[in-house]
Amino acid sequence: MTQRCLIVVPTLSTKQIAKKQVDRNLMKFEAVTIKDIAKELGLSTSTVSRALRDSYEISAETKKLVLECAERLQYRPNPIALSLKEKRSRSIGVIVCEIANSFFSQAINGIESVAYTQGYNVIITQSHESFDREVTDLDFLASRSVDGLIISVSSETQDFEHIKKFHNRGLPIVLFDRINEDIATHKVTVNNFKAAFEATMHLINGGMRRIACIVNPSHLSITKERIAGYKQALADSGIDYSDSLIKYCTKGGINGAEVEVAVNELLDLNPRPEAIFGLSDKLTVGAFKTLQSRKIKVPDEIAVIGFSNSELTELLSPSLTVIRQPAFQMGEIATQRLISLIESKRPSHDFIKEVLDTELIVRQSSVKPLGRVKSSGV
Amino acid sequence: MTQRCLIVVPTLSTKQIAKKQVDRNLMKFEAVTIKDIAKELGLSTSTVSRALRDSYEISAETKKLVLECAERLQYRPNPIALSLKEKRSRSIGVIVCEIANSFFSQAINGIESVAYTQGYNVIITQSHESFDREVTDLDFLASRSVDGLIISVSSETQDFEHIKKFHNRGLPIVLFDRINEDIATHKVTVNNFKAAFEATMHLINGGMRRIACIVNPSHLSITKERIAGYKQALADSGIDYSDSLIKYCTKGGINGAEVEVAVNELLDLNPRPEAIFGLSDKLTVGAFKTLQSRKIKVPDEIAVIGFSNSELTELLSPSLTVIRQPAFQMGEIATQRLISLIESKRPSHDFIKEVLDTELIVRQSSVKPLGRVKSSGV
DNA sequence: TTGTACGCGTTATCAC
DNA sequence: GTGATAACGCGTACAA
Repeated sequence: MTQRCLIVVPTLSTKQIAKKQVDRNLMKFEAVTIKDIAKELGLSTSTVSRALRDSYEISAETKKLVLECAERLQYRPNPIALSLKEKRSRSIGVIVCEIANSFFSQAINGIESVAYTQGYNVIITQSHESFDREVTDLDFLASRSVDGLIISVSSETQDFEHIKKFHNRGLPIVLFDRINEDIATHKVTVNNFKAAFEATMHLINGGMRRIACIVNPSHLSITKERIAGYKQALADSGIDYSDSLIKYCTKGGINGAEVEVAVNELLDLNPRPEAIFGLSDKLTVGAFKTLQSRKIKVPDEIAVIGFSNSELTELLSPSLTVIRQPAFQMGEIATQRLISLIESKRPSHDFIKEVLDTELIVRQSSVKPLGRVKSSGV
Repeated sequence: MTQRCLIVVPTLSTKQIAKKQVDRNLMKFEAVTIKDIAKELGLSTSTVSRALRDSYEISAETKKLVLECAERLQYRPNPIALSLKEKRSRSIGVIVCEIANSFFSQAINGIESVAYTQGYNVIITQSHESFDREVTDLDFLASRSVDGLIISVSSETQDFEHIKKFHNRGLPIVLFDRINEDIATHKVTVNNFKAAFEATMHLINGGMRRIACIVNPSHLSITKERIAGYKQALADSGIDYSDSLIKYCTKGGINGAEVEVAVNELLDLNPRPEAIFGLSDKLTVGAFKTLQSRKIKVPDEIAVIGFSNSELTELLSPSLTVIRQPAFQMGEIATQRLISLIESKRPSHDFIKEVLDTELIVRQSSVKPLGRVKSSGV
């Protein structure tokens, strides 16, 4: 009986192989499995598996045979099967508003570089500044069994319950850039207060007092911190704060129209502001673009300063004064923290909020021809 | 005996639940499975499975019970298990050289928009213009059971065997931008010949004759086609072609240094070229950057034209004349083709090479102050 | 109408 | 030193 079975096996094997052949003709990609090797060599799958993992209990001879065969058949372990078994996918999910944004594409490069060296796969999704899309992305990534998540929320996100939900269930999450204090986890951000304070002081030192801001929605952490820095600089300089100088962009300037409206409203003010401060990459560039198209002279008629990580700002005319964030490094740190979270055996309870410094790069756009110029820091 | 077993089951169940509790405390993310629902309700997993899929054979009552329980327990199907079973992951892999490049980030947006609406996940990898990295990425994505691949090869890629290997094994692949004629599959590209021809003609019509090119390695499809267009324009205008005016950048200008060297070599030529034509996004911007830092007046001393999809080129000083590619649309088309390939029951044998038109946007950088200006089509 | 058994690819455990 | 078996989560053919 046992012998008969041994005869039956090759028959099945042939069938199997025939099936794969047909599938190949049907253009279906079928990977070589450990089973194929086992059949080819007349071994059991467990032996093959152990040989491949270089287990001590397998004879050198068998190992050699298996390895040779695996090489010949181009065997690649199926990570899907491994994920199912090990309950981990060695992949991390990323949610950002938009990758076509210098800050985020640089951050993703940082994320990827660390993930890559640690053997993790990166799955990137974009919220396009939509809360609903962010929720979908999150559900999608979590259900796809990513081992952890790196998130910078959308401009619409006020409520963090969707993130808390997964975090509470034990999914490792690191927040960066646009963060939330209520979620007990690692966070990576920059000193937004200081960055905005310095930028505003730079303008004030240049003789400007009516400084307008184009900003993201007020509920975002970065908006709050940056506005606070701006206000502090005004207060320290004895300048009254005015709500009318703050223009909010619901969608974070993801479509230029919103920024254009904001800039136009600012230009219609009487008296006009002497400077525009863009509180994020898209907003800065969008504001500059609008001014150029309206042929407003920068910095003569109105100065421009703002957050931006674009490589091209120094080549603009006038060259743009920017606050540059260490985006790549932020991505690196966030990923290191996330992986340590993923790989730690026990739940961690002390979380680090990493606050990095920004760099104020003073160029032409923020310096009035006749104004006193005095660089503040950096 | 059977009865005893029935008693044993709840015991195991309790154990199971206890285990999950512990795991949760250990911060390990454990998803709710169909099994949990089955246990909770005293049903079999298959009944639950069928109820969830709204099978006709399940009573309305049971369905309601199951659905309610699934909702309460926050059940989400495990796509890893599904992938293993269905041998498809509903995800597509993308390989590009760099996402922090306007052309590619726009293309990825196009890819993502189509994939998203069709229920596909997008996994993005970057080759960083390295052939080895591209091979690793490819292996990685293929082994991770992506259902298909969208690829623009690295600047180092001369040999396409690594791609052919998977393609021959039946993995659906669509090539875009930097393509290869030897692989029988769908391709999406632009009319590079025409684009380069028009750009060169534009310069020639502006009175320039010594037109230098900064280009990617000569083995890339886009390089060949663009150089051919350039040469044709020269030939049509009775201008001799000279090798000395063509500067190759092995790494596609991914690091600025390479482009800087190339530009400096061109500037050292005697006589100097009257114009520089950047044959890809990074090269164009890199060349412009180098000229600015060397304080060479553009276009007076040397004109600049080139491929670029950056949003900021119109704001540069001088504003940059560019050839703009329909990147988003290219991504969309590539993805549609790929998904149709993935979902077609039978192997397709007629492949489409989609060739889209580019747009020449004439701005200041390519127009000599005293030159005759004549726009050559859009 | 519901339950049982199997298979997807892999590895750990136990048996020989 | 090697093989058989169970398990991961799910869907489904088959059995009841």
